[in-house]
Amino acid sequence: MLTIGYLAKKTGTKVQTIRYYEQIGLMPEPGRTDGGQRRYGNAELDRLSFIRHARQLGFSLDAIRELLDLSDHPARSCEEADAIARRQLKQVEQRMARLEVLRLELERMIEECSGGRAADCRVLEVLRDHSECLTDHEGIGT
Amino acid sequence: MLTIGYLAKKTGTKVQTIRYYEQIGLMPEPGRTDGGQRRYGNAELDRLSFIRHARQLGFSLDAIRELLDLSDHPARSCEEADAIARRQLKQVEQRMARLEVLRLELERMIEECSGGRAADCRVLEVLRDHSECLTDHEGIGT
DNA sequence: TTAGCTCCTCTAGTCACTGTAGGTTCAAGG
DNA sequence: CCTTGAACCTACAGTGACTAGAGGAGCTAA
Repeated sequence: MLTIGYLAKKTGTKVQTIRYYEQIGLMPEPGRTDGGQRRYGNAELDRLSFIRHARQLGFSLDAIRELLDLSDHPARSCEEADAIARRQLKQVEQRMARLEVLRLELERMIEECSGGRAADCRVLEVLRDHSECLTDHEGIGT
Repeated sequence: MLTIGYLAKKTGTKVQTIRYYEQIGLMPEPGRTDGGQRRYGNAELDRLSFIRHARQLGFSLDAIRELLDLSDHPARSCEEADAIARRQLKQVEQRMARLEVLRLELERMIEECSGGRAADCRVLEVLRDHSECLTDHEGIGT
């Protein structure tokens, strides 16, 4: 019989977060001691590991709910899980591409910083100057 | 005299978001028409562009507050702005490194998906199997 | 004048937690 | 058996950065 604190330590989760997962129905309501403290089994530890691992991979709690549902009904097709993972991969790639643009612009900003007064600071200038902006909102909604 | 909707369109911001920025003191309280509608000048448009650009670069509203403060007092050193930008760059690089790890794992998951029943699905298996987990919580807190 | 678009305030909701207050239970040592 | 103190409990509020909706008022052009 495992305590909530043990699960927390094993999975790198905060105790409150586990209770939160229970509250939103992602974790089952566990058994309790006479005093009312939660006691878990290994199945719950595995489930929490699954959730945390998926969270680290950037899956939303909703996506995780889907995945857990799939793994609770193993007769269903793998395609759904695959589709969820592919969606996730796409999102990760988009985020990375976006971050790369940001990284380059930040590097440029820092490189050009003259070290003088804020009035001449390239960092502020770049942020102020709309013409150097990578995105263009002029055409939106027209 | 510019309406809030015009600012919104020009900067790719939602109208509510501009009012939110005003509420938290990031945008100034603008003048109003007799009927109580907000009317802005070009200075406010510039300020909002600055905010949005910085947001796109991943700066937090707090960091932007600092940057705006710097640019409002141009006699102060550029070093502070530089430091903020450097902090930001570091964070972006960390996020990218993390995403790269996730991307590889997601690719592996998808590649190994057999297309069969969920019971045999590698996607679910990888998420379930703690031994393949990249992070290790065993040693935490000991 | 009237249509209809934009604007107003206020409140509540989103996501995924995190923190705090104030109290209770449990396990180990004496 | 008693005490200590860590770990547990509930309940609620707060975070960041918006976003959505209700219900109404203002503005502009035909």
